[in-house]
Amino acid sequence: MPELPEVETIVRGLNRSKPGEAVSRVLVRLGKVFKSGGIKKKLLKRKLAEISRRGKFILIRLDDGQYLVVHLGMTGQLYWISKEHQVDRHTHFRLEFEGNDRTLNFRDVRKFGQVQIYDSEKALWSSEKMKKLGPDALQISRGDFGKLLQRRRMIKALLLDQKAIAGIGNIYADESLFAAKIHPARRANEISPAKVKRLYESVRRILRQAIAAGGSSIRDYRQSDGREGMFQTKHKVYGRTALKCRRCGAKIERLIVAGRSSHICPACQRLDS
DNA sequence: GCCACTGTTAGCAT
DNA sequence: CATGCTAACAGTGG
Repeated sequence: MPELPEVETIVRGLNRSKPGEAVSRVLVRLGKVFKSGGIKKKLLKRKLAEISRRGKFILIRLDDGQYLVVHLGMTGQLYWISKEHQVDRHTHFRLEFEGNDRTLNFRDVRKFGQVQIYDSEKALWSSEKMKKLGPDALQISRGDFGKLLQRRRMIKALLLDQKAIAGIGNIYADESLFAAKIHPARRANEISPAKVKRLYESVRRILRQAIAAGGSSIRDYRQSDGREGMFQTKHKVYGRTALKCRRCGAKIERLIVAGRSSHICPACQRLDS
């Protein structure tokens, strides 16, 4: 499940091996992933410029100022592969480049991903999608994070809300809450200032460590060069149901919070502390 | 073969 | 408005 660290890893990988040539061919196998029309014509003859990220959105700037925006959904993958490799039934989109063997592929088994194109940087930032998106989890200041936590929602729901703070998904919400010893169902406004500080630092530390490890490969996620990420081996609670807490030895439990499966150590993360 | 599960978002209820 | 819950999406895997 690509969250901020996985998306950041992909962006770095894509930038590292970007072809300098112009797009020579656009293969679209599944039109529904495209939220905007006329994509083929807009991409043809363009070169890829800087690739960046905001929350879980991948922003690919083209040499004429357009932006190709990709959201990977749950199972989306974006990677380079040789032309020799046939597209399989889950590959929805492929870009070929002039006289270059490598192609940029968008593959998405579950088809929840989205691809959109904007005519300019201005069009991108004034789009509904970007306007709705909260501050990036690695950019938000301590002060703004504290303000966010004055709301009375359950802390996990808040961390997962991309309008509130962008980039955190189920894995990193659970790992951050464990690190800060906070129960996911705890009301945000009832968390002590000391723990708010601890949570802010935990979110940043864990996202950074996960990026350094190339992300977490649970099922579909791969880096843009096809390798698995390694952060899943460092998880303290996510996917460790019934195993022993690495901090205190208690049994990790799985419960539903904010409609999502959540993993906690019942001893380290008490609802009333 | 049925159902749980996954992330996100929209829509509805409170 | 704020918040929470559910459905829907599509496919995999138990």
